[in-house]
Amino acid sequence: MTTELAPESVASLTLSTYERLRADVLSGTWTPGLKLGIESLREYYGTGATPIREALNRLAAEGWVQHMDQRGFVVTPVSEEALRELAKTRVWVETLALTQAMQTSTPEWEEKVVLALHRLSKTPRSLRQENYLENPAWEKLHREFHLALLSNCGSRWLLGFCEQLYDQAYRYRQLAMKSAYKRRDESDEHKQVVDAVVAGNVAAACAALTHHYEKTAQIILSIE
Amino acid sequence: MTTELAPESVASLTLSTYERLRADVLSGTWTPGLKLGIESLREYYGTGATPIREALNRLAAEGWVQHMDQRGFVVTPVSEEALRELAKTRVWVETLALTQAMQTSTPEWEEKVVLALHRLSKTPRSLRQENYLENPAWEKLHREFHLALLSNCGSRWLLGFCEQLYDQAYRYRQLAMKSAYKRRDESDEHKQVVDAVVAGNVAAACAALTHHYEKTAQIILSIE
DNA sequence: GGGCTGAATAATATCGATAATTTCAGCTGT
DNA sequence: ACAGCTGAAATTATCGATATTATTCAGCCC
Repeated sequence: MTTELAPESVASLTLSTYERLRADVLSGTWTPGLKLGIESLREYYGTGATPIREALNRLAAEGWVQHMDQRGFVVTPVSEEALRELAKTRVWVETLALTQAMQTSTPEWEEKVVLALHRLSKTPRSLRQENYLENPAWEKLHREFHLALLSNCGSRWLLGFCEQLYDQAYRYRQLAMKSAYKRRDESDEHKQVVDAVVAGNVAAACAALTHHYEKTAQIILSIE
Repeated sequence: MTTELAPESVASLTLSTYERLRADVLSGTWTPGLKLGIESLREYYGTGATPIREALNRLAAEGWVQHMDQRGFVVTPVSEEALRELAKTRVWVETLALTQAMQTSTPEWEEKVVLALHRLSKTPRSLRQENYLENPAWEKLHREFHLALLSNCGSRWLLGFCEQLYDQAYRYRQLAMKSAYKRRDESDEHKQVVDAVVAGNVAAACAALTHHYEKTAQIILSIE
């Protein structure tokens, strides 16, 4: 009998390499525009070239890195312009998803959302009081809250798009955090969305969500 | 001096394999649910395992195939349920894109759309009169028409989503064509969209587009 | 006879090495 | 001095072979 290990350990190297590489791009460890040479990555992650290449190909399809044919991979660059476009798209697409979710609202979904907000509000944003130190638990719950809000939209495609956009925006947030941490109370903004959802007021819910995203983008833009 | 070949020939094997594999999934050559064994693909496309694996990883990220960890790849299955969800999502997302495109309408864009429709209407749907035989030129122009319509939406993300959805829907169309070809006059539906666009009537344009997609889905569903 | 065990088998996943391509520094001729 | 050429050096793309992991199936036990 072989010892049963955690799922991560038994997963293929390609998968775990993909996950690590993705996390490193999202967190800003690999800075935008950086050339990702196969050889250096191979050494850094301690694998052969195959898992690295496969991971890079998946990440390229998802937009995290760019593949210059015959010329290797680079981390997708960021720009003010790109952030503005991203924020705008998020408002459009997530507003759409939220509207649909509310139109087919169920008690189960409403409870799920309220619960997700509750859990989020019980968790500190930063691990430190003085300076900002990312709290992985908060990040996880924050992502879950936003996706729970849209989970009832009735389309896996649409939900997938929202997920992509969320993660892209997360990268911008991370990059911004590296230069400055602005104290901000997001909990109130989250609450306003949920209140509108519970009240069944679609317009108010969308407006609150829009406000939330536009403020986020505005803060990030103000740093640079 | 080495002979200069066409761009396709100089592209990396990974890229050309990706393109061929993708085309074969879209066209239904590889039927939904089919197990894509590395060894057989390697033989079929005449390459090593690396290009095949990299192509499959990209296709997996785009949703064309599914990757069962340690258990290979299969062509993403289709279902009535999935088609309904796809059609619904298309209506939502493309309606959104069209609305945005019309709100920032420019003469250049309008001309582009009119031109795309004109070219499409000059091209026969089928290469044969008696029975249906796909006309690649029509398919190309049809795709270009639909994307031209949305190209002015102001978000590369949103446009990319529409592209994904279009191609997914194309696969369903192809699969349906394999069993039956229903004669249909789409040109009138296309014209109605463009007329509304030119008139600046957002609601009418969205309604016409919605009708176009719903009819398509309905026809495909009626075949199965 | 049904269900389990555990080799044999068949895949997949991964590696190390090779082939092909790009890059870049140094040279050459004007 | 400088554009263009040339040939190493570095890097990417690809292959063939090996290690790992699932799957199958015959033989065994209850």
